[in-house]
Amino acid sequence: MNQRQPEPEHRPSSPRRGKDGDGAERHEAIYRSISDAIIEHRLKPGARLREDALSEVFGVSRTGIRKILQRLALEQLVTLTPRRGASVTRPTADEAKDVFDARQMIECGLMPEVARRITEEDVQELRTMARREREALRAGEQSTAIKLSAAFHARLARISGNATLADFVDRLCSRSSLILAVYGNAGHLGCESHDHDDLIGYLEAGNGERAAAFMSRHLKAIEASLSIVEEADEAPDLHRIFGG
Amino acid sequence: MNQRQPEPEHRPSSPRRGKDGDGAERHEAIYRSISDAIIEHRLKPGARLREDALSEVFGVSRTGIRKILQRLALEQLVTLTPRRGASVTRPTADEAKDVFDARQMIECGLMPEVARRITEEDVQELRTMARREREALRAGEQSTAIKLSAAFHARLARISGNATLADFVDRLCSRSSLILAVYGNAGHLGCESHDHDDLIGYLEAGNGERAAAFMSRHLKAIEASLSIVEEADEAPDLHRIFGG
DNA sequence: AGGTCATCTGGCGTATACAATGAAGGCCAT
DNA sequence: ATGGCCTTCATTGTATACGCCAGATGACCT
Repeated sequence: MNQRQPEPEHRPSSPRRGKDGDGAERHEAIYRSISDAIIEHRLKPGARLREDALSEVFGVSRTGIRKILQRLALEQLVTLTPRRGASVTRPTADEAKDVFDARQMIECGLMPEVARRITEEDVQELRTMARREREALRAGEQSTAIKLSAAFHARLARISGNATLADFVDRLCSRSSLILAVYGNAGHLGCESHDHDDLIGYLEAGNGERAAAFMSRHLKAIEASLSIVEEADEAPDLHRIFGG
Repeated sequence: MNQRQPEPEHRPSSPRRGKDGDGAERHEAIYRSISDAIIEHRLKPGARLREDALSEVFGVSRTGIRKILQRLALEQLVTLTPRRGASVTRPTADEAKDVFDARQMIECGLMPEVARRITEEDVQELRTMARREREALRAGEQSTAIKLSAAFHARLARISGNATLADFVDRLCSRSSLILAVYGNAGHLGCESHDHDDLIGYLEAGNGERAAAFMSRHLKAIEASLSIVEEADEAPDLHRIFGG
Protein backbone atom coordinates (compact mmCIF):
# COMPACT_ATOMS: atom_id res chain seq x y z
CA MET A 1 0.00 0.00 0.00
CA ASN A 2 2.66 2.44 0.91
CA GLN A 3 5.38 2.51 -1.60
CA ARG A 4 8.07 3.33 0.83
CA GLN A 5 10.47 5.81 -0.50
CA PRO A 6 14.07 4.85 -0.01
CA GLU A 7 14.55 7.73 2.32
CA PRO A 8 14.61 6.31 5.81
CA GLU A 9 18.27 6.89 6.45
CA HIS A 10 19.95 10.05 5.46
CA ARG A 11 23.63 10.15 5.85
CA PRO A 12 24.55 13.63 6.87
CA SER A 13 28.25 13.04 7.09
CA SER A 14 28.80 11.30 3.80
CA PRO A 15 28.88 13.70 0.89
CA ARG A 16 29.30 10.74 -1.42
CA ARG A 17 25.73 9.59 -1.66
CA GLY A 18 24.87 8.64 -5.16
CA LYS A 19 21.24 8.07 -4.42
CA ASP A 20 19.29 10.78 -2.80
CA GLY A 21 15.91 10.22 -1.28
CA ASP A 22 14.25 13.30 -2.60
CA GLY A 23 16.31 16.30 -3.44
CA ALA A 24 13.44 18.70 -3.72
CA GLU A 25 12.10 17.95 -0.28
CA ARG A 26 15.54 18.11 1.20
CA HIS A 27 16.11 21.49 -0.35
CA GLU A 28 12.79 22.68 0.92
CA ALA A 29 13.72 21.51 4.39
CA ILE A 30 17.03 23.33 4.26
CA TYR A 31 15.30 26.44 3.03
CA ARG A 32 12.91 26.36 5.94
CA SER A 33 15.72 25.70 8.37
CA ILE A 34 17.60 28.79 7.29
CA SER A 35 14.45 30.85 6.96
CA ASP A 36 13.30 29.88 10.44
CA ALA A 37 16.71 30.58 11.88
CA ILE A 38 16.57 34.07 10.44
CA ILE A 39 13.00 34.72 11.52
CA GLU A 40 13.70 33.44 15.00
CA HIS A 41 16.77 35.66 15.26
CA ARG A 42 19.09 32.76 15.71
CA LEU A 43 20.85 34.26 12.74
CA LYS A 44 21.12 37.95 13.37
CA PRO A 45 21.06 40.64 10.71
CA GLY A 46 24.48 41.12 9.26
CA ALA A 47 25.53 37.53 9.90
CA ARG A 48 27.52 36.17 7.03
CA LEU A 49 26.36 32.98 5.36
CA ARG A 50 29.25 31.28 3.67
CA GLU A 51 28.29 28.85 1.02
CA ASP A 52 30.68 26.03 1.76
CA ALA A 53 29.99 26.27 5.47
CA LEU A 54 26.30 25.79 4.81
CA SER A 55 26.96 23.06 2.30
CA GLU A 56 28.99 21.19 4.87
CA VAL A 57 26.44 21.66 7.62
CA PHE A 58 23.54 20.39 5.55
CA GLY A 59 25.46 17.77 3.62
CA VAL A 60 24.63 19.04 0.16
CA SER A 61 26.92 20.64 -2.30
CA ARG A 62 27.28 24.33 -2.87
CA THR A 63 25.02 24.21 -5.90
CA GLY A 64 21.95 23.50 -3.84
CA ILE A 65 22.93 26.05 -1.23
CA ARG A 66 23.26 28.69 -3.90
CA LYS A 67 19.77 28.03 -5.12
CA ILE A 68 18.36 28.37 -1.64
CA LEU A 69 20.37 31.49 -0.97
CA GLN A 70 19.08 33.09 -4.11
CA ARG A 71 15.53 32.30 -3.18
CA LEU A 72 16.07 33.88 0.20
CA ALA A 73 17.61 36.88 -1.50
CA LEU A 74 14.57 37.34 -3.68
CA GLU A 75 12.47 37.33 -0.55
CA GLN A 76 14.86 39.90 0.85
CA LEU A 77 15.75 37.87 3.88
CA VAL A 78 19.39 37.69 2.86
CA THR A 79 21.44 40.16 0.91
CA LEU A 80 23.67 38.94 -1.87
CA THR A 81 26.54 41.29 -2.58
CA PRO A 82 28.18 40.54 -5.89
CA ARG A 83 31.48 39.10 -4.86
CA ARG A 84 31.27 39.15 -1.15
CA GLY A 85 28.74 36.47 -0.52
CA ALA A 86 25.49 36.27 1.39
CA SER A 87 24.53 37.80 4.70
CA VAL A 88 21.33 38.22 6.64
CA THR A 89 19.66 41.40 5.49
CA ARG A 90 19.86 44.36 7.82
CA PRO A 91 16.73 46.36 7.06
CA THR A 92 17.02 50.10 6.90
CA ALA A 93 14.60 52.45 8.58
CA ASP A 94 13.07 53.28 5.23
CA GLU A 95 12.47 49.64 4.47
CA ALA A 96 10.89 49.20 7.87
CA LYS A 97 8.47 52.00 7.15
CA ASP A 98 7.67 50.59 3.72
CA VAL A 99 7.01 47.16 5.10
CA PHE A 100 4.66 48.37 7.77
CA ASP A 101 2.85 50.68 5.40
CA ALA A 102 2.41 47.76 3.04
CA ARG A 103 1.10 45.61 5.85
CA GLN A 104 -1.35 48.32 6.78
CA MET A 105 -2.68 48.45 3.28
CA ILE A 106 -2.83 44.76 2.52
CA GLU A 107 -3.68 43.15 5.82
CA CYS A 108 -6.33 45.71 6.72
CA GLY A 109 -7.73 45.58 3.23
CA LEU A 110 -8.01 41.83 3.48
CA MET A 111 -9.96 41.79 6.71
CA PRO A 112 -13.47 42.24 5.23
CA GLU A 113 -12.99 39.30 2.90
CA VAL A 114 -11.50 37.25 5.71
CA ALA A 115 -14.48 38.01 7.90
CA ARG A 116 -16.75 36.88 5.09
CA ARG A 117 -14.96 33.63 4.46
CA ILE A 118 -13.75 32.52 7.86
CA THR A 119 -15.00 29.15 9.02
CA GLU A 120 -15.36 27.64 12.44
CA GLU A 121 -12.38 25.49 11.66
CA ASP A 122 -10.27 28.51 10.88
CA VAL A 123 -11.33 30.11 14.14
CA GLN A 124 -10.27 27.07 16.10
CA GLU A 125 -6.90 26.94 14.45
CA LEU A 126 -6.28 30.63 14.92
CA ARG A 127 -7.21 30.43 18.58
CA THR A 128 -4.78 27.60 19.02
CA MET A 129 -2.04 29.60 17.36
CA ALA A 130 -2.79 32.63 19.50
CA ARG A 131 -2.73 30.52 22.62
CA ARG A 132 0.58 28.96 21.74
CA GLU A 133 1.98 32.35 21.04
CA ARG A 134 0.92 33.62 24.43
CA GLU A 135 2.40 30.58 26.09
CA ALA A 136 5.70 31.07 24.32
CA LEU A 137 5.72 34.72 25.28
CA ARG A 138 5.02 33.87 28.89
CA ALA A 139 7.73 31.24 28.87
CA GLY A 140 10.21 33.79 27.64
CA GLU A 141 10.77 32.05 24.33
CA GLN A 142 10.92 35.16 22.25
CA SER A 143 12.16 33.38 19.15
CA THR A 144 9.20 31.07 19.10
CA ALA A 145 6.80 33.89 19.85
CA ILE A 146 8.05 35.98 16.97
CA LYS A 147 7.75 33.10 14.57
CA LEU A 148 4.25 32.24 15.76
CA SER A 149 3.15 35.82 15.49
CA ALA A 150 4.29 35.99 11.87
CA ALA A 151 2.62 32.66 11.19
CA PHE A 152 -0.62 33.96 12.69
CA HIS A 153 -0.74 36.96 10.42
CA ALA A 154 0.18 34.86 7.42
CA ARG A 155 -2.47 32.28 8.20
CA LEU A 156 -5.04 35.00 8.60
CA ALA A 157 -4.27 36.46 5.21
CA ARG A 158 -4.59 33.09 3.57
CA ILE A 159 -8.17 32.75 4.69
CA SER A 160 -9.04 35.54 2.27
CA GLY A 161 -8.66 33.05 -0.55
CA ASN A 162 -6.36 35.34 -2.50
CA ALA A 163 -3.16 33.33 -2.79
CA THR A 164 -1.23 36.16 -4.38
CA LEU A 165 -1.89 38.62 -1.59
CA ALA A 166 -1.37 35.91 0.98
CA ASP A 167 2.08 35.28 -0.47
CA PHE A 168 2.83 38.97 -0.21
CA VAL A 169 1.78 38.95 3.43
CA ASP A 170 4.01 35.95 4.03
CA ARG A 171 6.98 37.86 2.85
CA LEU A 172 6.03 41.02 4.67
CA CYS A 173 5.74 39.09 7.91
CA SER A 174 9.12 37.49 7.41
CA ARG A 175 10.68 40.85 6.82
CA SER A 176 8.85 42.22 9.84
CA SER A 177 10.58 39.62 11.96
CA LEU A 178 13.88 40.92 10.69
CA ILE A 179 12.85 44.46 11.45
CA LEU A 180 11.88 43.49 14.97
CA ALA A 181 15.29 41.92 15.37
CA VAL A 182 17.02 45.16 14.50
CA TYR A 183 14.74 47.83 15.87
CA GLY A 184 12.64 46.03 18.44
CA ASN A 185 13.08 46.58 22.14
CA ALA A 186 13.70 43.48 24.17
CA GLY A 187 10.86 42.74 26.53
CA HIS A 188 8.43 44.83 24.55
CA LEU A 189 7.68 42.58 21.67
CA GLY A 190 4.99 43.19 19.15
CA CYS A 191 1.72 41.32 19.07
CA GLU A 192 1.61 40.99 22.78
CA SER A 193 -1.41 41.07 25.04
CA HIS A 194 -4.60 39.64 23.65
CA ASP A 195 -4.73 41.55 20.41
CA HIS A 196 -4.86 38.43 18.31
CA ASP A 197 -7.67 36.95 20.34
CA ASP A 198 -9.68 40.12 20.09
CA LEU A 199 -9.12 40.13 16.36
CA ILE A 200 -10.41 36.59 16.06
CA GLY A 201 -13.49 37.66 17.95
CA TYR A 202 -14.32 40.42 15.49
CA LEU A 203 -13.75 38.13 12.54
CA GLU A 204 -15.85 35.39 14.04
CA ALA A 205 -18.66 37.90 14.43
CA GLY A 206 -18.30 38.74 10.76
CA ASN A 207 -17.45 42.33 11.52
CA GLY A 208 -14.87 42.98 8.82
CA GLU A 209 -14.78 46.75 9.26
CA ARG A 210 -14.13 46.49 12.94
CA ALA A 211 -11.48 43.87 12.35
CA ALA A 212 -9.76 46.07 9.80
CA ALA A 213 -9.73 49.02 12.17
CA PHE A 214 -8.40 46.84 14.92
CA MET A 215 -5.72 45.41 12.69
CA SER A 216 -4.71 48.91 11.75
CA ARG A 217 -4.27 49.88 15.36
CA HIS A 218 -2.51 46.62 16.06
CA LEU A 219 0.07 47.22 13.34
CA LYS A 220 0.48 50.84 14.29
CA ALA A 221 1.16 49.75 17.85
CA ILE A 222 3.85 47.36 16.72
CA GLU A 223 5.44 49.95 14.51
CA ALA A 224 5.29 52.54 17.27
CA SER A 225 7.03 50.16 19.63
CA LEU A 226 10.08 50.11 17.41
CA SER A 227 12.96 52.32 18.29
CA ILE A 228 13.98 53.41 14.85
CA VAL A 229 17.19 55.20 15.40
CA GLU A 230 19.16 55.16 12.23
CA GLU A 231 22.55 54.22 13.48
CA ALA A 232 24.83 56.18 11.22
CA ASP A 233 27.65 53.72 11.37
CA GLU A 234 28.69 54.97 7.97
CA ALA A 235 30.65 58.16 8.21
CA PRO A 236 30.18 58.74 11.92
CA ASP A 237 30.42 62.47 11.39
CA LEU A 238 33.17 63.06 13.91
CA HIS A 239 32.89 66.80 13.49
CA ARG A 240 29.41 66.82 14.91
CA ILE A 241 30.17 64.29 17.60
CA PHE A 242 33.18 66.11 18.98
CA GLY A 243 31.92 69.56 18.31
CA GLY A 244 34.74 70.12 15.90
CA MET B 1 7.84 33.81 -40.86
CA ASN B 2 6.60 32.28 -37.76
CA GLN B 3 10.14 31.38 -37.09
CA ARG B 4 10.89 33.83 -34.37
CA GLN B 5 14.33 33.98 -33.05
CA PRO B 6 14.43 35.61 -29.66
CA GLU B 7 18.02 36.50 -30.17
CA PRO B 8 18.27 40.07 -29.07
CA GLU B 9 21.95 40.37 -29.38
CA HIS B 10 24.51 38.83 -31.59
CA ARG B 11 26.41 36.14 -30.01
CA PRO B 12 30.10 36.64 -30.17
CA SER B 13 31.22 33.77 -32.29
CA SER B 14 33.41 32.39 -29.60
CA PRO B 15 31.49 30.79 -26.80
CA ARG B 16 34.78 30.30 -25.09
CA ARG B 17 35.25 33.76 -23.78
CA GLY B 18 36.66 33.26 -20.38
CA LYS B 19 36.98 36.97 -20.06
CA ASP B 20 33.53 38.30 -19.69
CA GLY B 21 32.81 41.95 -19.46
CA ASP B 22 30.48 41.72 -16.54
CA GLY B 23 28.67 38.55 -15.74
CA ALA B 24 26.07 40.10 -13.50
CA GLU B 25 25.01 42.63 -16.06
CA ARG B 26 24.97 40.01 -18.73
CA HIS B 27 22.67 37.87 -16.65
CA GLU B 28 20.47 40.80 -15.91
CA ALA B 29 20.25 41.50 -19.62
CA ILE B 30 19.32 37.90 -20.37
CA TYR B 31 16.73 37.98 -17.62
CA ARG B 32 15.16 41.08 -19.09
CA SER B 33 15.27 39.60 -22.56
CA ILE B 34 13.33 36.55 -21.50
CA SER B 35 11.04 38.53 -19.25
CA ASP B 36 10.27 41.00 -22.03
CA ALA B 37 9.68 38.22 -24.50
CA ILE B 38 7.13 36.71 -22.13
CA ILE B 39 5.47 40.01 -21.33
CA GLU B 40 5.31 40.93 -24.99
CA HIS B 41 3.77 37.57 -25.82
CA ARG B 42 6.60 36.63 -28.12
CA LEU B 43 6.82 33.61 -25.86
CA LYS B 44 3.32 32.36 -25.37
CA PRO B 45 1.98 30.66 -22.26
CA GLY B 46 2.77 27.00 -22.35
CA ALA B 47 5.90 27.44 -24.44
CA ARG B 48 8.68 25.22 -23.27
CA LEU B 49 11.97 26.78 -22.32
CA ARG B 50 14.72 24.23 -22.63
CA GLU B 51 17.83 25.03 -20.72
CA ASP B 52 20.44 24.08 -23.25
CA ALA B 53 18.57 25.81 -26.03
CA LEU B 54 18.59 29.03 -24.04
CA SER B 55 22.18 28.56 -23.02
CA GLU B 56 23.17 28.19 -26.63
CA VAL B 57 21.14 31.18 -27.77
CA PHE B 58 22.57 33.50 -25.17
CA GLY B 59 26.04 32.08 -25.16
CA VAL B 60 26.21 31.29 -21.48
CA SER B 61 26.23 27.93 -19.85
CA ARG B 62 23.25 26.19 -18.39
CA THR B 63 24.19 27.24 -14.88
CA GLY B 64 23.39 30.86 -15.53
CA ILE B 65 20.23 29.95 -17.38
CA ARG B 66 19.02 27.93 -14.44
CA LYS B 67 19.48 30.84 -12.11
CA ILE B 68 17.48 33.10 -14.37
CA LEU B 69 14.79 30.50 -14.83
CA GLN B 70 14.41 30.09 -11.12
CA ARG B 71 14.12 33.78 -10.62
CA LEU B 72 11.41 33.88 -13.24
CA ALA B 73 9.71 30.98 -11.54
CA LEU B 74 9.65 32.82 -8.22
CA GLU B 75 7.99 35.70 -10.00
CA GLN B 76 5.55 33.21 -11.43
CA LEU B 77 6.29 34.07 -15.01
CA VAL B 78 7.52 30.57 -15.76
CA THR B 79 6.50 27.29 -14.22
CA LEU B 80 9.16 24.79 -13.19
CA THR B 81 7.89 21.24 -13.12
CA PRO B 82 10.26 18.94 -11.28
CA ARG B 83 11.72 16.87 -14.04
CA ARG B 84 10.07 18.25 -17.08
CA GLY B 85 11.72 21.59 -17.33
CA ALA B 86 10.51 25.15 -17.58
CA SER B 87 7.61 26.58 -19.49
CA VAL B 88 5.85 29.89 -19.64
CA THR B 89 3.18 29.96 -16.98
CA ARG B 90 -0.38 29.57 -18.12
CA PRO B 91 -2.42 31.44 -15.53
CA THR B 92 -5.63 29.92 -14.31
CA ALA B 93 -8.85 31.84 -14.00
CA ASP B 94 -8.49 31.89 -10.23
CA GLU B 95 -5.04 33.35 -10.47
CA ALA B 96 -6.32 35.98 -12.84
CA LYS B 97 -8.97 37.01 -10.35
CA ASP B 98 -6.45 37.10 -7.52
CA VAL B 99 -4.06 39.24 -9.50
CA PHE B 100 -6.66 41.79 -10.44
CA ASP B 101 -8.08 41.89 -6.93
CA ALA B 102 -4.57 42.50 -5.66
CA ARG B 103 -4.05 45.25 -8.17
CA GLN B 104 -7.30 46.85 -7.12
CA MET B 105 -6.22 46.91 -3.53
CA ILE B 106 -2.63 48.00 -3.96
CA GLU B 107 -2.72 50.33 -6.94
CA CYS B 108 -5.85 52.13 -5.82
CA GLY B 109 -4.56 52.33 -2.29
CA LEU B 110 -1.37 53.88 -3.55
CA MET B 111 -3.02 56.66 -5.52
CA PRO B 112 -3.45 59.16 -2.67
CA GLU B 113 0.22 58.96 -1.77
CA VAL B 114 1.18 59.18 -5.42
CA ALA B 115 -0.96 62.29 -5.84
CA ARG B 116 0.79 63.79 -2.86
CA ARG B 117 4.29 63.06 -4.06
CA ILE B 118 4.10 63.40 -7.80
CA THR B 119 6.41 66.00 -9.31
CA GLU B 120 6.29 67.88 -12.55
CA GLU B 121 9.09 65.68 -13.79
CA ASP B 122 7.07 62.56 -13.07
CA VAL B 123 4.12 64.00 -14.92
CA GLN B 124 6.23 64.66 -17.97
CA GLU B 125 7.63 61.18 -18.01
CA LEU B 126 4.24 59.57 -17.52
CA ARG B 127 2.75 61.62 -20.32
CA THR B 128 5.56 60.51 -22.60
CA MET B 129 4.95 56.90 -21.70
CA ALA B 130 1.22 57.25 -22.27
CA ARG B 131 1.84 58.88 -25.62
CA ARG B 132 4.21 56.15 -26.73
CA GLU B 133 1.71 53.56 -25.64
CA ARG B 134 -1.01 55.18 -27.72
CA GLU B 135 1.31 55.38 -30.69
CA ALA B 136 2.19 51.72 -30.39
CA LEU B 137 -1.46 50.82 -30.11
CA ARG B 138 -2.31 52.85 -33.17
CA ALA B 139 0.57 51.30 -35.09
CA GLY B 140 -0.77 47.87 -34.29
CA GLU B 141 2.25 46.91 -32.21
CA GLN B 142 0.36 45.09 -29.54
CA SER B 143 3.45 43.61 -27.95
CA THR B 144 4.98 46.99 -27.38
CA ALA B 145 1.70 48.43 -26.16
CA ILE B 146 1.25 45.72 -23.58
CA LYS B 147 4.74 46.17 -22.27
CA LEU B 148 4.38 49.93 -22.11
CA SER B 149 1.09 49.64 -20.31
CA ALA B 150 2.63 47.44 -17.65
CA ALA B 151 5.58 49.79 -17.41
CA PHE B 152 3.22 52.74 -16.95
CA HIS B 153 1.45 51.16 -14.03
CA ALA B 154 4.72 50.08 -12.49
CA ARG B 155 6.23 53.53 -12.86
CA LEU B 156 3.16 55.06 -11.29
CA ALA B 157 3.40 52.84 -8.25
CA ARG B 158 7.03 53.71 -7.77
CA ILE B 159 6.21 57.37 -7.33
CA SER B 160 4.57 56.48 -4.05
CA GLY B 161 8.02 56.07 -2.57
CA ASN B 162 7.20 52.66 -1.15
CA ALA B 163 9.68 50.38 -2.86
CA THR B 164 8.16 47.24 -1.41
CA LEU B 165 4.70 47.89 -2.74
CA ALA B 166 6.15 49.12 -6.02
CA ASP B 167 7.93 45.78 -6.41
CA PHE B 168 4.67 44.01 -5.78
CA VAL B 169 3.00 46.08 -8.47
CA ASP B 170 5.84 45.26 -10.85
CA ARG B 171 5.15 41.60 -10.47
CA LEU B 172 1.41 42.00 -10.64
CA CYS B 173 1.75 43.90 -13.89
CA SER B 174 3.99 41.24 -15.38
CA ARG B 175 1.51 38.57 -14.46
CA SER B 176 -1.29 40.69 -15.86
CA SER B 177 0.46 40.67 -19.20
CA LEU B 178 0.42 36.90 -19.10
CA ILE B 179 -3.22 36.91 -18.21
CA LEU B 180 -3.99 39.19 -21.11
CA ALA B 181 -2.14 36.79 -23.36
CA VAL B 182 -4.36 33.92 -22.33
CA TYR B 183 -7.72 35.51 -21.71
CA GLY B 184 -7.55 38.76 -23.60
CA ASN B 185 -9.45 39.36 -26.78
CA ALA B 186 -7.37 40.43 -29.69
CA GLY B 187 -8.18 43.94 -30.79
CA HIS B 188 -9.67 44.82 -27.48
CA LEU B 189 -6.61 45.33 -25.41
CA GLY B 190 -6.63 46.75 -21.94
CA CYS B 191 -5.53 50.26 -21.10
CA GLU B 192 -6.77 51.64 -24.35
CA SER B 193 -8.32 55.03 -24.99
CA HIS B 194 -7.06 57.90 -22.89
CA ASP B 195 -7.47 56.35 -19.50
CA HIS B 196 -3.86 56.82 -18.60
CA ASP B 197 -3.88 60.45 -19.63
CA ASP B 198 -6.97 61.14 -17.59
CA LEU B 199 -5.34 59.46 -14.63
CA ILE B 200 -2.29 61.68 -14.96
CA GLY B 201 -4.59 64.68 -14.96
CA TYR B 202 -6.19 63.71 -11.65
CA LEU B 203 -2.83 63.05 -10.08
CA GLU B 204 -1.37 66.29 -11.34
CA ALA B 205 -4.29 68.08 -9.73
CA GLY B 206 -3.47 66.36 -6.47
CA ASN B 207 -6.82 64.65 -6.37
CA GLY B 208 -5.83 61.29 -4.94
CA GLU B 209 -9.34 60.13 -4.17
CA ARG B 210 -10.51 60.79 -7.66
CA ALA B 211 -7.45 59.08 -9.08
CA ALA B 212 -8.06 56.03 -6.91
CA ALA B 213 -11.66 55.78 -8.04
CA PHE B 214 -10.60 56.16 -11.63
CA MET B 215 -7.91 53.54 -11.28
CA SER B 216 -10.47 51.21 -9.79
CA ARG B 217 -12.76 51.64 -12.76
CA HIS B 218 -9.81 51.34 -15.11
CA LEU B 219 -8.75 48.00 -13.66
CA LYS B 220 -12.33 46.77 -13.53
CA ALA B 221 -12.67 47.62 -17.19
CA ILE B 222 -9.58 45.64 -18.09
CA GLU B 223 -10.71 42.69 -16.04
CA ALA B 224 -14.18 42.84 -17.53
CA SER B 225 -12.74 42.80 -21.01
CA LEU B 226 -11.23 39.39 -20.39
CA SER B 227 -13.05 36.38 -21.65
CA ILE B 228 -12.43 34.02 -18.85
CA VAL B 229 -13.66 30.74 -20.09
CA GLU B 230 -11.93 28.02 -18.24
CA GLU B 231 -10.97 25.68 -20.99
CA ALA B 232 -11.20 22.34 -19.28
CA ASP B 233 -8.52 20.70 -21.33
CA GLU B 234 -7.56 18.83 -18.20
CA ALA B 235 -9.72 15.77 -17.60
CA PRO B 236 -12.39 16.42 -20.23
CA ASP B 237 -14.87 14.49 -18.15
CA LEU B 238 -15.83 12.00 -20.80
CA HIS B 239 -18.62 10.65 -18.67
CA ARG B 240 -20.48 13.91 -18.74
CA ILE B 241 -19.68 14.58 -22.39
CA PHE B 242 -20.89 11.22 -23.62
CA GLY B 243 -23.59 10.84 -21.07
CA GLY B 244 -21.89 7.72 -19.82
C1' DA C 1 55.91 56.69 12.17
C1' DG C 2 52.36 56.70 8.87
C1' DG C 3 50.77 55.81 4.40
C1' DT C 4 50.75 53.19 0.22
C1' DC C 5 51.43 49.37 -2.67
C1' DA C 6 52.27 44.59 -3.81
C1' DT C 7 51.24 40.02 -2.83
C1' DC C 8 48.65 36.41 -0.88
C1' DT C 9 44.64 34.02 0.36
C1' DG C 10 39.87 32.92 0.97
C1' DG C 11 35.58 32.71 -1.09
C1' DC C 12 32.38 33.33 -4.90
C1' DG C 13 31.05 32.72 -10.01
C1' DT C 14 31.03 29.85 -13.95
C1' DA C 15 31.53 25.86 -16.81
C1' DT C 16 31.70 21.09 -17.55
C1' DA C 17 30.81 16.25 -16.58
C1' DC C 18 28.01 12.64 -14.67
C1' DA C 19 23.89 10.44 -12.91
C1' DA C 20 19.02 9.75 -12.46
C1' DT C 21 14.42 10.03 -14.12
C1' DG C 22 10.40 10.59 -17.07
C1' DA C 23 8.69 9.99 -21.72
C1' DA C 24 8.29 7.84 -26.06
C1' DG C 25 8.65 4.28 -29.32
C1' DG C 26 9.24 -0.48 -30.63
C1' DC C 27 8.48 -5.36 -29.80
C1' DC C 28 6.17 -9.31 -28.24
C1' DA C 29 2.32 -11.86 -26.57
C1' DT C 30 -2.44 -12.60 -26.55
C1' DA D 1 -4.83 -6.02 -34.31
C1' DT D 2 -4.25 -4.26 -29.81
C1' DG D 3 -2.50 -3.75 -25.31
C1' DG D 4 1.27 -4.14 -22.11
C1' DC D 5 6.16 -4.18 -21.20
C1' DC D 6 10.81 -3.10 -22.04
C1' DT D 7 14.41 -0.54 -24.03
C1' DT D 8 16.19 3.79 -25.42
C1' DC D 9 16.67 8.60 -25.53
C1' DA D 10 16.35 13.17 -24.26
C1' DT D 11 16.45 16.42 -20.54
C1' DT D 12 16.93 17.94 -16.04
C1' DG D 13 19.38 17.76 -11.39
C1' DT D 14 23.64 17.51 -8.93
C1' DA D 15 28.46 17.60 -7.99
C1' DT D 16 33.05 18.98 -8.82
C1' DA D 17 36.92 21.67 -10.71
C1' DC D 18 38.86 25.95 -12.12
C1' DG D 19 39.36 31.06 -12.53
C1' DC D 20 38.75 35.71 -10.78
C1' DC D 21 38.03 39.38 -7.57
C1' DA D 22 38.03 41.48 -3.07
C1' DG D 23 39.95 41.89 1.45
C1' DA D 24 43.88 41.52 4.43
C1' DT D 25 48.52 41.61 5.73
C1' DG D 26 53.05 42.79 5.44
C1' DA D 27 56.98 45.46 3.68
C1' DC D 28 58.87 49.49 1.73
C1' DC D 29 59.04 54.25 0.87
C1' DT D 30 58.38 59.01 2.35
